[in-house]
Amino acid sequence: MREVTIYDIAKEAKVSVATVSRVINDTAPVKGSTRAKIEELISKYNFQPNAMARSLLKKETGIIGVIVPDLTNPFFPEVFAGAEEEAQSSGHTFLLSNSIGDTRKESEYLSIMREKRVDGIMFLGGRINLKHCDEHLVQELVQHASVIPTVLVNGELKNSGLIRVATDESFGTALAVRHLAQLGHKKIGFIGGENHMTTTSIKLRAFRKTMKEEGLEVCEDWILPDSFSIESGKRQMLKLLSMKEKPTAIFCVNDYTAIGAIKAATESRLSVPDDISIVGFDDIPLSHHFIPELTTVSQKAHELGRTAIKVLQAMMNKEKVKKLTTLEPHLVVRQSTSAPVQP
Amino acid sequence: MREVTIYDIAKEAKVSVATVSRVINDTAPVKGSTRAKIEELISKYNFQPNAMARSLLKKETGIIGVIVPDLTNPFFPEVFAGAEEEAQSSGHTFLLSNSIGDTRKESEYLSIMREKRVDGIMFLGGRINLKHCDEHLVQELVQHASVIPTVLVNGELKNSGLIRVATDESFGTALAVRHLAQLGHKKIGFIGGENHMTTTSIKLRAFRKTMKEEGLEVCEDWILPDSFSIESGKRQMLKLLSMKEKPTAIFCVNDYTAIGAIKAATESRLSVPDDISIVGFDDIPLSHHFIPELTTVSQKAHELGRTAIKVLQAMMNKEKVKKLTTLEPHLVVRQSTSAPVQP
DNA sequence: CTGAAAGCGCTAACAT
DNA sequence: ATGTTAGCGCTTTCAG
Repeated sequence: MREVTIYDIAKEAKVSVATVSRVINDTAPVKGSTRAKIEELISKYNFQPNAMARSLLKKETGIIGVIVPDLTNPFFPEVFAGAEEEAQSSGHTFLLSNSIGDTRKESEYLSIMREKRVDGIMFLGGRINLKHCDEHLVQELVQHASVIPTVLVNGELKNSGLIRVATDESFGTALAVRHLAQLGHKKIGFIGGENHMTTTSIKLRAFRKTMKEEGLEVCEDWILPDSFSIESGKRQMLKLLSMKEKPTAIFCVNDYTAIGAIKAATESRLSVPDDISIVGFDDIPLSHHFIPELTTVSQKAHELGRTAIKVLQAMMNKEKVKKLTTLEPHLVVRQSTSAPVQP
Repeated sequence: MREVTIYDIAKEAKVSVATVSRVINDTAPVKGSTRAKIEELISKYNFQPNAMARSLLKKETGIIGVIVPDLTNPFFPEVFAGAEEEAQSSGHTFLLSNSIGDTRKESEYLSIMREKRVDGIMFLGGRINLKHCDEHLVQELVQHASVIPTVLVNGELKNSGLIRVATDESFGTALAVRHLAQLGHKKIGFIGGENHMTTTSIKLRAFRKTMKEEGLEVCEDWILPDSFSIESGKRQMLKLLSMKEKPTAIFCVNDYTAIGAIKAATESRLSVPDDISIVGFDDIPLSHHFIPELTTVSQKAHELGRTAIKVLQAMMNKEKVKKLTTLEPHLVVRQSTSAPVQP
């Protein structure tokens, strides 16, 4: 059956649609008695104004589009939750899509969001984490962003001028490596991360830099990028353990690879941290429930989400915003790191 | 700047808007040359038709509303991913909201989705898991569902007649308990779950029933509901371990409580499964990465999501669907269960 | 094959 | 305080 419209209720209340609109939006004074009658009818028919019609006119949908690479990675739901919390203030709701890091899907979702006239876009993962991003992918996003306020979270599009909110990953990496060095570790490895992604290169660069600052030598055999999964952490740790000269501590690009590394070590009858120290990155909820609890760099995912939405709200209000808002991560020391056995 | 409309491009192409509409939707033959010109203009201006305007007319938005209690619980992203996969076939996108199990938020989101005229609603958690759900909450959902195709996932609204898709939790529980019994366990405990939720009572009932079938006695002291968090699993396990008579195996209502229980046991210097066997429920991705890997009942979250959307699509096409579609879980035996030490 | 015109449901001047 | 009316951007008869 047809949904009831503002006309239906105007007719039954014997007033014009304008009056009904007025009581719905409380946009002008209406006589008590008419207002009462209208309100009664509204609840009688359970009338809900059609947001499409309204949006068509107002050019606002109350929807923010979110593109994430993989909601199954606990970091993203956390960011999303933060975003949702912050968006309450402006009454925005979310159109969410998993891109699985596939740039074609990203393009598709971008296009859908554009058609649906979302008020803003929060973009995570995929092309904005690529070390070498195809020019037309950059242009596509720039083009959309010129029409729809867009914020990039934890990523970048080389000289695109797009607004970003990001964790300072260099700083976080330095924190972790310094922690290991201060515990007395001299032989430190690096596990995980795909080579063509910026997160990996940023962390690797910071790793080398901090090692140098701490007066430590980097052993190239122990630099083992792969991917971001638990499996890859496991795989690389196994490789490391099969070498004759092994590190006493390992920096992993994220908590998943760290957990994989711990699994591999444990299954090889080594104890973490007694035999080898491991530090992760992200601080996903699980990291402090794992056995042993993971020492890691907290990304403040929740705050990242909140901040991104704050920036987006400012943009939607046409306020001026900084090109880059940085969030400083901090180190969370738990059980997976300790001083090395042999000095 | 104003978005370009179908009028703009009609004007420049020197044709009517109708013709432009025709080439966009390929809804009637258009002469090759005019079509070419129009298409050129479309890409020149990067024109994207306004979905609002279109929806207003077609009474379809291409959006499915999803209400989940907590995306931070890895079970839900998995369901969502399945849903997303299935929705590709019908080209639907998702408006997603976390209700945090708060019925007021649910109502709010329901209302927003109704205003936005989503094509369908997938509802998880919250009120549909309550043992005693307030009548007006039931009515509210029934009311919405009478206008918008709605499917309840893993929940129920007592004699509301609403369409549901659900895991057979009784069956799953039986699977787990039987597994424990077959390993030789006679003293089995039950941890987790909030008392006022149906998941808990369904599982508890199945637990008792299966115990009886296996000829085992239920010790009431070992029935320890609480909540669904890792913390609560830990808490109840600690309580259990402080008793003078302890069970040799434990059924946990979900993987999180199982992980909490393992943590508590491990920290109390007990070994899982050597000293105590633990079985979970859900099979979240993490359960097979935990140490020890968790024996659990797989909910097939991904398939649950896919199935729910399939059902929803059928409803949106006004096909007849079954009131209840059941998914059979299966047992995944991993490392956290083994035969008890003392016979 | 193409154009004119009537809405879809609502808001916002502009009148009264 | 309330009614009239002109759109918002698009699709879809109905006529050519």
